Amino acid sequence: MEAVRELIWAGSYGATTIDQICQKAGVKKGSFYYFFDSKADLAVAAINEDWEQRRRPELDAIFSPTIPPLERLKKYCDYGYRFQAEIKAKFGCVLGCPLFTLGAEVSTQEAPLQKKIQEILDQKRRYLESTIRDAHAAGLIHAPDAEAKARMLFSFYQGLITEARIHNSLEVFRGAVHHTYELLGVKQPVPA
Amino acid sequence: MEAVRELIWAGSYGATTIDQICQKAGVKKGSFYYFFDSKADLAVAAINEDWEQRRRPELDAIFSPTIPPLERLKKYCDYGYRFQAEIKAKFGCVLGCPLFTLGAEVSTQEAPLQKKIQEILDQKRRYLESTIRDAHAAGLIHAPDAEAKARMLFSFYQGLITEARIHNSLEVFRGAVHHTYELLGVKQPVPA
DNA sequence: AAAATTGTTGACTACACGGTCAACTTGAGT
DNA sequence: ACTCAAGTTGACCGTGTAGTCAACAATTTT
Repeated sequence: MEAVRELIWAGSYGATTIDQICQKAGVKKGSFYYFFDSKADLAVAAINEDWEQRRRPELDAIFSPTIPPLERLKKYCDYGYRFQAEIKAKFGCVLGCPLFTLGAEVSTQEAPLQKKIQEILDQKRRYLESTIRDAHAAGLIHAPDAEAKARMLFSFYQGLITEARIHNSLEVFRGAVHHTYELLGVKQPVPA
Repeated sequence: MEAVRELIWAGSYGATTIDQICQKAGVKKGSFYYFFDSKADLAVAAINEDWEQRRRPELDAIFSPTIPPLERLKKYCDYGYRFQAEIKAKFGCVLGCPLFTLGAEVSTQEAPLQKKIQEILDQKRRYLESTIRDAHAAGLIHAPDAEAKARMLFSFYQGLITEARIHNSLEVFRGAVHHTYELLGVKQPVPA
């Protein structure tokens, strides 16, 4: 699963072959087919595992309701930058959001995989939504429609991070926090 | 070229084979290799042709300096929606921005193709940049740093349109204009 | 310790893919 | 009518890929 994640992420879904996956995982193809029906089947399992066991706990910590809303967003931006910087150090390339890139690639194929991706992306968006709702309640921003604002911010983030991948550059993260506050119309100049 | 564009767009770059391209184009493989060295070579030529002969003239018209800045953005949003709606009618799927999706997929491979994509995307961003500059000059918005604002808006658009592809839905375009004005902090309620 | 379950393997098939090439066709210039 | 360049073609090759399977090994159950 680690193998397939890295291969798909560093390259692409379509360009990743089962032979490559097996070689990287140090496993023979027979074993592969003992556990999975297809590449798509494995991909679903792999992204699900990564989400449940790694990303979700991390995001739960970042978006803890015990933290002031605007600070959550700052932490999230920092996390995003750190994450991509680590990847760049490891792979030599900025790889962006695995789910988003993969989702865009397979949107017209592999329906079950696509559905899983949509599910997880929807969950990620909910972190933003409740943060915005809290910020609105606290009078930090004016956002009566938290869902719409969250969709807006989420689209912006995904666009931003995908551009980081396309341009292989971490530069775009500069000012992410600032742009977030600008997009949300934060009333006070800047907190933390 | 038409064939390769549709295949890559409707599916993905990696999943598109030279055999498929030839079959769709009604041409034998020998002929393909007479004109192009590889799939990447053809892809570069195809997206370049599409840009120069179709998209650029369209965008030049939409972003004509003779049109008031905020109206340009509205026209652009309308154009984007119409474009995607036509595609959905034709292919049954929302396919998003070909360049952005493709750029994200091949970012770690096919350097020449990647470079061409970056080039065209940069040019597209410039339409927004000069529009924002004009809007600022006209006192319609406050945007002393037009380039940064343009990057922000561009990321938002690309994220939005890619989500349309991932969710196979035109819904996300609802309120695109409104969100654009919101993001830019348009002073007047709404013009045209 | 025997049996049953779970997992692993290498060898195999069938086929699709990228890529090549010599022979052939077309069309424009003379 | 002839020439020559531009373009087309089907047949072909080697390789990589998805997928299968019977035999073997490891682990757990009884």
